[in-house]
Amino acid sequence: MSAPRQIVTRFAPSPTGYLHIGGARTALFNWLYARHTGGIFRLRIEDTDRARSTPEAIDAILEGMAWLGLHHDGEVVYQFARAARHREVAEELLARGLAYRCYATHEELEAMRAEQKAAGKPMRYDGRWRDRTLDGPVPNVPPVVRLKAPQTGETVIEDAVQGQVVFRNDVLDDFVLLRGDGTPTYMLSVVVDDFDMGVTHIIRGDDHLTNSARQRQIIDAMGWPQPVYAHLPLLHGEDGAKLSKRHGALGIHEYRNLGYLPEAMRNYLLRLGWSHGDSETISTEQAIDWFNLESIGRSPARVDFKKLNNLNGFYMRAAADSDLATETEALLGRLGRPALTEHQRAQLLAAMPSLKDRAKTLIELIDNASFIFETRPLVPDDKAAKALSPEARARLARLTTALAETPWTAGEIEAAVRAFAEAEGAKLGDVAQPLRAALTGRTVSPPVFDVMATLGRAESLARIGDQAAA
RNA sequence: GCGCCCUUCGUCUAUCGGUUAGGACAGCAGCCUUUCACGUUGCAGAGGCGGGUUCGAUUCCCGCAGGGCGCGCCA
Repeated sequence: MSAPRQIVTRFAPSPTGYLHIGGARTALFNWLYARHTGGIFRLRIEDTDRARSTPEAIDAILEGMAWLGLHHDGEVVYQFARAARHREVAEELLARGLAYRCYATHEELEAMRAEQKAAGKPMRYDGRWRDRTLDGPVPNVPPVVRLKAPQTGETVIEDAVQGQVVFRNDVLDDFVLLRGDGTPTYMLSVVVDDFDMGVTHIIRGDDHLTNSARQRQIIDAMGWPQPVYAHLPLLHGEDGAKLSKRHGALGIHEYRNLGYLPEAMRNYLLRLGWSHGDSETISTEQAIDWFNLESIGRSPARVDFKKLNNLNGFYMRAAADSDLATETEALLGRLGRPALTEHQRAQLLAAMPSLKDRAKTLIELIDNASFIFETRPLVPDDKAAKALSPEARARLARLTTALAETPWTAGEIEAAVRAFAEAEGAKLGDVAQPLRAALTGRTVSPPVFDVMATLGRAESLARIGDQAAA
């Protein structure tokens, strides 16, 4: 038995766009596995595509991960900065005869593929420079370096999710390691970086499964140890089609502004492709405790906002009032809404118990808390206006008098209103609905007596007065 | 075209050959109730198709169909 190695996982996004939900899930799984095993979780930015990589995208990824609470260990590795080392490995392969220079031009290669396609043959590099030694003049083409890949036999990937996946070597071609300008390709860079970073487990999207075979060939050529692979099925949009901007491919930071809590996102993402019996609400602590590679599913999953909403509502209800109030205020700020006054901040906190019960997102909570943010005179919406019939307005006027001596707590107010309704020979609802309409301008709100307690005596009576008929 | 992967309620999933195929979200109905929500009770809802293997297949094997991914001097 070999000595137990510390497990090292990594998340390696390319900064050509924001961090989307699929990438976030991949990051989560890597993070969870590292935490579960007491290992290390590293972050590597694969910025070797100079044309498409942007600093904005790097920031978006870093911020997204920070928001989700997926903290990486050690320094962030920027792949482009390691190009010299990647080149060094290619040179070594070249020196050992495990790679070779190919002088084929783009045009030549394109023609080759077109021919193969027309002939119904698999499209792959035909190895035309594999055994050719350069005698005579050097073609005026900056050569690429290709791996001299095995042409017979099989390359086998033992995948922790997909099981054993076998590729016949004759379907894999001699792919490029170094471009004509001497820069390394992704295939080379990944392998070298993973080795140098000591990565033991590669958890990534399914779309890399075939790449694994090529990467394994490089690793074998270098005589390095093979990492454990775990390829996650891809995520699809709500309609089952590929994720696109229209559904679900939002940047992870947008979920933040949509009012979702990171713990809810983590729980939701975790259940997309991983399960633990019938467990649905899984705290991050439990997730770390339970997470394993064996329970990752093999079939693709769709994102479902309804379920995310449900989970988010659960975590909101479970959250501390003060934390939620802080988050709400921060979101208000990000939305460009006016800053809260001390008074409003206190009201928001006081109303939080009843507010958080009836919202699935912070955005919804803000909407439900509008009675705190709005100023008199309130403009009732259509339904509220309907509830404020002439009879109701007259009743509100009488209620004002009845409340004159009432101590201003939710309980006392409720008792007084109930007594008033009874005296009026009315049902409580007949009094409460117009009251709600007058206080909030809506027909739906937290319990009216809570609203009144939050608003305070003066403001409550003033709002009622605004709608009451003499 | 070639290769690889996948296939249980609308959605996410459980099931390690024998279950009335379970749970969750969503939906519908009831209860609770000052509205909404929460909570709670109930209803409806699934093994793609065809062959095998087996006393017995959702589960194992093969084929087909459907879906996905890959096949760049992108990552």
